[in-house]
Amino acid sequence: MPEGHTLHRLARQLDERFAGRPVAVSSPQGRFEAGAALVDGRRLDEVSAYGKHLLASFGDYVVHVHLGLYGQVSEGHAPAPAPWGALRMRWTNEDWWSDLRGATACEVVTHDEAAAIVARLGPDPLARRPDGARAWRRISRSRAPIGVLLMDQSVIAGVGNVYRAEVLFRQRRSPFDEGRTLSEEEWQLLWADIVGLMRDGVRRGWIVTTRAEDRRRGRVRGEDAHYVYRRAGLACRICGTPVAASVMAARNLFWCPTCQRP
DNA sequence: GCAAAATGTCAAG
DNA sequence: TTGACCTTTTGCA
Repeated sequence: MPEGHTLHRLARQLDERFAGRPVAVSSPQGRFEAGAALVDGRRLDEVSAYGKHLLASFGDYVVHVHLGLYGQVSEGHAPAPAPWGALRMRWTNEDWWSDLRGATACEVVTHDEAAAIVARLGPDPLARRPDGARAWRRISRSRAPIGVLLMDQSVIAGVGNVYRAEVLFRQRRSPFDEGRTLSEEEWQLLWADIVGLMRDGVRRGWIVTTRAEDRRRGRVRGEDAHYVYRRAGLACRICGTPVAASVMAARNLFWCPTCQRP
């Protein structure tokens, strides 16, 4: 499900399967009918991801997709199954099919508009050469809580609610600490952890944030993927304190009040 | 059978 | 800060 790792993985897969030849594009649900007609049958140049945005270029047109909270892609070998549910966009070629549902954004834009979307975003931890220094310039000057800054896509592009909660726990950092209270060294550790976790997320296709070391010590079981995310009221895996929850930046926030003291 | 929740964002007030 | 929106899945009757 959709944080930055999902989009990068998806972009890579769509690019491998569809780029370089014509794609049949349709919108069985009808909501993307006009857009689909613009690109249907055109050759797909490439698919790329920036933060949580997906951009697929068909000549002068770019299909821009943002999965939002519930957007989902299903895919497989041709032939495509009969459409079901609210199928916003379907791609097919001789070998593959790919279905998009529930996206917040699925639209045809120009290359200029696509560039403007990317320009609004902060550095992407999943970029080939991640630019943590650019995010640091914002964070080191900000009085906003680090739990808010991590979710701000103009500060860092691609981090979502799971990575926010988990990376702050891993760094023993309170979500309520102001950005400017972090030292540069603490920031570098935090950023490196984000980059590492998200790359791992792309590889696996899902988010695992628990450390191998904690597995060995029996603090987490093999299948436990998270330290605090969605564990409100349960014992912290490290210290046993009940995991706290509240809302920050309009999303549920989870943290351990003992391990992550302000 | 229906309500609630879900890894997100934007606009209105 | 709140509500609206997109859709599917899960949990409780």
